[in-house]
Amino acid sequence: MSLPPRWDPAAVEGALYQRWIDAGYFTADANSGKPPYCIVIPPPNVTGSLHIGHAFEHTLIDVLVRRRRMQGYEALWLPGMDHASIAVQALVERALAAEGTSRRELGREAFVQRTWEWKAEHGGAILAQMRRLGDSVDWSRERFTMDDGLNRAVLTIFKRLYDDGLIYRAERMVNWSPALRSVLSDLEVEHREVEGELVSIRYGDGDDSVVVATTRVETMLGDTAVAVHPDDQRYTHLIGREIELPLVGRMIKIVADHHVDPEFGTGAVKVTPAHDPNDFEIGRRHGLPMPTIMDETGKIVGTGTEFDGMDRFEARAAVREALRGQGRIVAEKRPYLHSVGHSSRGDHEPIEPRLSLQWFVRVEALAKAAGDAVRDGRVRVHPKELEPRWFAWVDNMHDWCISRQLWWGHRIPVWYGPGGEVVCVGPDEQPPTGPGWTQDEDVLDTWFSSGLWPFSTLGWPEHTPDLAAFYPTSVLVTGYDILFFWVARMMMFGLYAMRDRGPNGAIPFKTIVLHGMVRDQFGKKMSKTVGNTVNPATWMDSYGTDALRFALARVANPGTDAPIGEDAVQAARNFGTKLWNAARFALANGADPHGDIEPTLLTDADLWMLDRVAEVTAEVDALLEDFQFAKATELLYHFVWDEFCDWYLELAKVQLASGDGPASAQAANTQAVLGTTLDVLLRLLHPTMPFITETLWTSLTGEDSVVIAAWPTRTALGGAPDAAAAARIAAMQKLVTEVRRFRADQGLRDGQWVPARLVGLAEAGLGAQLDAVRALARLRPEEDGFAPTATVEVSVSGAPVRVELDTSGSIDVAAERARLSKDLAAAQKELVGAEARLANAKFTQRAPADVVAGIRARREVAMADIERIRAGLAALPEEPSRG
RNA sequence: GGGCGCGUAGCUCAGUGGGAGAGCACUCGGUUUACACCCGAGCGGUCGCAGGUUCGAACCCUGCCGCGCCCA
Repeated sequence: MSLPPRWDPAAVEGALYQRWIDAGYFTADANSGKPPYCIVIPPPNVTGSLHIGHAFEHTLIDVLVRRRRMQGYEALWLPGMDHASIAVQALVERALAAEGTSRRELGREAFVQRTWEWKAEHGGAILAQMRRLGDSVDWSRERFTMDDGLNRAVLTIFKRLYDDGLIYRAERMVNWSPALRSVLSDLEVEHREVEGELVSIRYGDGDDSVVVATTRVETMLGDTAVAVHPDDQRYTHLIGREIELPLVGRMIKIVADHHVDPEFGTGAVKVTPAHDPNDFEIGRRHGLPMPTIMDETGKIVGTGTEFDGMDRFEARAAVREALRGQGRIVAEKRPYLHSVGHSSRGDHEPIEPRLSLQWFVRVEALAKAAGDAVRDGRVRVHPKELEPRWFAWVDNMHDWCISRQLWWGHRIPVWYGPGGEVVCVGPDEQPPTGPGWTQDEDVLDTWFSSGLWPFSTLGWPEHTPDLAAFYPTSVLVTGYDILFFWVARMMMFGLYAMRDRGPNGAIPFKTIVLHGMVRDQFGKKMSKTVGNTVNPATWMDSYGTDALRFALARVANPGTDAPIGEDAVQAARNFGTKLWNAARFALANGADPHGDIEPTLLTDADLWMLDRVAEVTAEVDALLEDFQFAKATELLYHFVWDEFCDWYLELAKVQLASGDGPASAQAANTQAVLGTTLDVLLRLLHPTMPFITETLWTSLTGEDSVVIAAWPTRTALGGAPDAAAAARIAAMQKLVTEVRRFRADQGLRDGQWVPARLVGLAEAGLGAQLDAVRALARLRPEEDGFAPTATVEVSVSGAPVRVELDTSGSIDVAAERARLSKDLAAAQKELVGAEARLANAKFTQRAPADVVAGIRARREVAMADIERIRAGLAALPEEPSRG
């Protein structure tokens, strides 16, 4: 079978993927009886298109899944998307605004309808890109967080949690986005240092006055107390008294609270319980009133002052100037650097902490269970170093705000009656009807539905065969940045919803594999504002999908960020080309993976290669088992290139040409070794580079697909390695390399075959390597009139081997002297180091015997080298005689 | 402010107690019938700084300097 001279990914990838789909390789069978292996996709956002982070994560998942499939597992990678409440709603609202209308004008029902239409038309671009990436997902099981089944799962769990008292409605401090007019999750708030102002204000007068400082002056309109530390001598006399709040005229209490830091500022803080999380806690402890002074759009409201109706930032300046007018500004620091929460959505406006009536999940027990599952080893976190982060979070988790003031999403299944009744309606129940009954207006946080993902996608709450076969799922691969949010939610819900399966059956996944963020080639975070983002599709266009995947896998060290640039993808493409050409050569020379290997005809090179490939198989297998993608990929890269291509293929050329030509028994054996080795390598590489390996492997073996080929194992590859053969190959490599160095230093052309005599080869046990050394070092047998002009001496396996070369009378003595001098210096340095250590009695007494013996051996080698090199230098002609 | 982590070749990173490594970049040479997306040979490092432990430290401990992330 012949291959085209070049690998052209664009021309074949699409067809190969379609062939895999048509063959049903990715479709899992819940009843197969094979051991199950299941990964649910971290659902990409329905608005999204493939970015480099997806490509990274999908590559890692696909490597895991494809390997397990080859290992004979019933492998299921379940795809799907989440509905992304905020992002989608913002998108559709923007479109409506462009049409001169709005969601409120449209009405809820029409808006939701319109959004479904948007999804049908524009949603899910990423799904096509997943095909392009080669994701071996089971498309027959694709899910969406708002499809009927998942909707039912959401209603079911909401009802159960509600009935168990784990969901409640309360006024709490939340992250409020005035632009969206909705609460945001902590995940959607990013804290940034900003230059603001710190204004110190005097409250009260005379002896009863206190100075407080704030960066949000306008919040003073909502102050209901001033707090000081109970042990702070400066304020003891004021505790319990009241002072007048400027501008408003209300009397507010001075309270003592341990939360106050006496070292900070004046040691007295203003307390705005409805607009600051810390103040809210103080307010609760002291039973303070909590007036809300800001409406949902960020305007001051209900203070009875002239500031009502002003935007928060407008009010900030106006209040400050009014206070100044009263002479109450004691100090101003401007600019004052402090951290402010900003929306990560839309226009990145500052978030307002705001007291608001919302739905919450009571997480204490759920979070404890999530922590325990990792603590007692039922769920493993990889890499383990990230476990403390997990515990730090789940052990200190706040109740989870799940309501959003949006329309796109799962509407909260709670109805309010005319008499103040509150009814939570389950999936099979009819909501109450009649005058005065209304459903809660809010929808649930998107994470609420994606938290159910590991079991809702398998059919829960129904008892489906999929759920029985594939839950708990095997591995969850996701970024460490959403460990707390998404992963914690899945753990809590899984352990809760599946608890009837017992402690080991309830967990949503057995292992959490955390990867880092993809960064640019300089290790900088990718961001649209910096302009260093990359589009993976562009790289796939230029270099092929396999190159992108290989490059990404190669930087995937556990839990750490992955810097990648175009040059890395290019290098991966080059590797693919190398593999392609090596396979092409092997096939053109009759490589046969089915050929019988005659053990008695195996050369040192054959034995070495077969041993090495078995060893590499074992290492790659162990590394992938431990999620060490980068190391496994790197190992294969170097083995294929530096050992298989650079050495074995060159040696194979010699063997193929030996004996009676290609038909000889020796050649046939070489073809079998070549075929076997390549077969194993292609299978090992397949999970990372599915397309090129499929093309090469089917050509090599004539079989249907490497997708369903058996994953190689060391045991399948035979017995104990032949150390002696490996040592002879290493010696041969050293000899060849030394000759090549000599040739390079002497400026001998690579194509120039130099007559040479090899002395001592047989004595060093390398008699069988003669042809190999000649071919790889470009040496031809000495002929009539052979007159050696230079000698390369190498000590291999303790015996000196001498290569005498006839360079036709010309020798660059200066270059030769430089080369030998360099070698001499290195050997002398080695000797000095070894002797210094051996002269240390403590070293020889206390260090392990094998270490001491190793140093002794190094000393011997160094001494022999020095002697040999000195002799070589002495034998050089006095005058340079380059001619 | 609290916590976690990182400083190794020009760049990006492996290496976790016993001979300093890789990719890319760079230099020199090359029309070797698999491959110029290649081949061969090289250059390049007080392993952040200072102490300590040890026969021995890039690796373990302490402090300092610089950087990053998470939380508040």
